[in-house]
Amino acid sequence: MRFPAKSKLSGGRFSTSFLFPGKAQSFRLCCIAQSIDASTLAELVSKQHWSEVKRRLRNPALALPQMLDSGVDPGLLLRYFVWSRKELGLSHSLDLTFRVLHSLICSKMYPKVRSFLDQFVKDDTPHSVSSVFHAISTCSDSICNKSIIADMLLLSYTKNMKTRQGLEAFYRAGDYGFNLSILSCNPLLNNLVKERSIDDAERVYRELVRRRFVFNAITFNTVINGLCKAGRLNKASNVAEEMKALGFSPNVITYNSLIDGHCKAGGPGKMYKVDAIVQEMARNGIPLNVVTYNTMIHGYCKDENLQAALKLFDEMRKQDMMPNAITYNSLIGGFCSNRELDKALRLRDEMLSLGLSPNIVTYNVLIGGLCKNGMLSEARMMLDDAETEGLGLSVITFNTLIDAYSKSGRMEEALSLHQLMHDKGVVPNVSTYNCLIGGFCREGKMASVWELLREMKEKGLNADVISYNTVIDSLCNHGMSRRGMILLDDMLNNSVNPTHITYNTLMEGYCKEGNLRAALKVRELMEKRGRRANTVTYNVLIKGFCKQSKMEDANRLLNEMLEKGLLLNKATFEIIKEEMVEKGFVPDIDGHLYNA
DNA sequence: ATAGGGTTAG
Repeated sequence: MRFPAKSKLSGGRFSTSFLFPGKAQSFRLCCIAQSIDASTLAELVSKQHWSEVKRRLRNPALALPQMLDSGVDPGLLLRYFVWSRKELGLSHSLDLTFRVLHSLICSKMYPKVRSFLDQFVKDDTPHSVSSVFHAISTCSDSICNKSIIADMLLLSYTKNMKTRQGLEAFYRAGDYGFNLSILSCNPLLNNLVKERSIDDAERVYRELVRRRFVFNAITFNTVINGLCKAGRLNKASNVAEEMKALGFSPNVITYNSLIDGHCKAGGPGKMYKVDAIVQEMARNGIPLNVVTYNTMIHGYCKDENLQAALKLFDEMRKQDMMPNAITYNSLIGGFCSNRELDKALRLRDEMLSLGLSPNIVTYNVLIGGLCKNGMLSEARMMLDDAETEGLGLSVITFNTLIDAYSKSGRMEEALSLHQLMHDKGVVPNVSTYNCLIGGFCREGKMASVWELLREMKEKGLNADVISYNTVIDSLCNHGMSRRGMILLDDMLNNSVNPTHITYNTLMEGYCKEGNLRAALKVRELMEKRGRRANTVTYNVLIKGFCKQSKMEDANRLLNEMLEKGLLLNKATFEIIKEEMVEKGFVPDIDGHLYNA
């Protein structure tokens, strides 16, 4: 018996499970047999006689399992799979899909599987990772082949920036006992680090250690670099030690990451730690390279220790190591923050004489330096210079200038730059808007602020925590803390995480309005949401109480912050001096702290 | 497949 094959609907799919539930499969197999056998079908597919295939197929849904069972060439299987999906609108189950992929793996047709999976993860209606792994687990008996598929899938997720799915795939692979390779795990770690999900990167690394994974140096370096970027220097050094224990020698990249971490960590004596690392490199016979020097030079420049930076610069030259544009950009930035613009400009000329081309970053540094030294028109001219040089202006070029104009209250010029960047095809980002919003906030022109926020939304740019903090600060400074609180709710609705700054700003606003109760409520809220009061929180509250001459309360808060081990900062001591001692109240705190 | 430079909030 045969169903008429007039339409897709009548082709067998219609029917059986509802006539004979539970017997659907066998009923189909014996009664709605294909009018065409698997090998003939394969033959037609190989010749790409698609209209013939279409005409002779009685039950398209059955063709694929039939071909799989008859051991048809995997290449033809795939070809039929893709064709039937596109031309017949069939959506094959995950199980069948992965059985096809498995047959390709068995024939070592790896590139085909790779490109298939690449497409597969780009799918608009993605399958859940768990259902995909279930399909992988049943597509074969060979754990080795299943591992290969899982590994390729993970790489596809990662390459397509589906890091969350990649992460889940990593753990599922572990649950099923599949073995992954550094080819997919290193890029996963790299993505996690780039997305600042350092906790996840660390967990993946720990899991790899637990699974006795076959590492290479890159695995360790990626994790160490991520930890350094997150400022977790102790953990980074621990991983470097583990690396040694597992038989790998840290290389120049490992050390450069650690050096950069220490340079950026700040704190007193950080450069001694850097020095210790350099000495360890020397002991291990690892020469410093240009990145090492650049990192250290940049560290000193940020400290405004130009002397030390120039000493290293000199050392480089003595070793015949050629500085590059990055070296110069750091030094130029250093001179700019030292208000030595003449020297900064001279370095740009030196670059040219060495055959190094100043790039857009060089110009951005110089423009920023000119702006910070109040030379806005010179900075504006330098933007034109950069363009004349044929350098592509970056969004940062514009942001730097827009911010400078905004900070000088020259909003018309700021807006005209905003227009100019649009004309030049440079796309504004959240920072661009934040600079403009900051400018209007400082002028109290809230109507323009709302207008900018609306414009952002229109462009699909989401306000970030800086946008919110800026606006909240302005509202608080204009006696509208209550409206600031409404924005706090708005942040949460838009899944923007408030920071200490957000809460502290609101508290300060309420304190200025004399509403201490509301300020304390904000602190409660902040702690309820897992943010502990910090030094600034206490400074704000102590000052608020002092202003209302509630000295005992202020004193109690001061003691509370000491009990919590919070460090008093410059602002704290100023408050103590100006709001307490000068007004005749001597706080009862430890003498040594008071003397500090 | 891993390292270095430029912009925004208290």
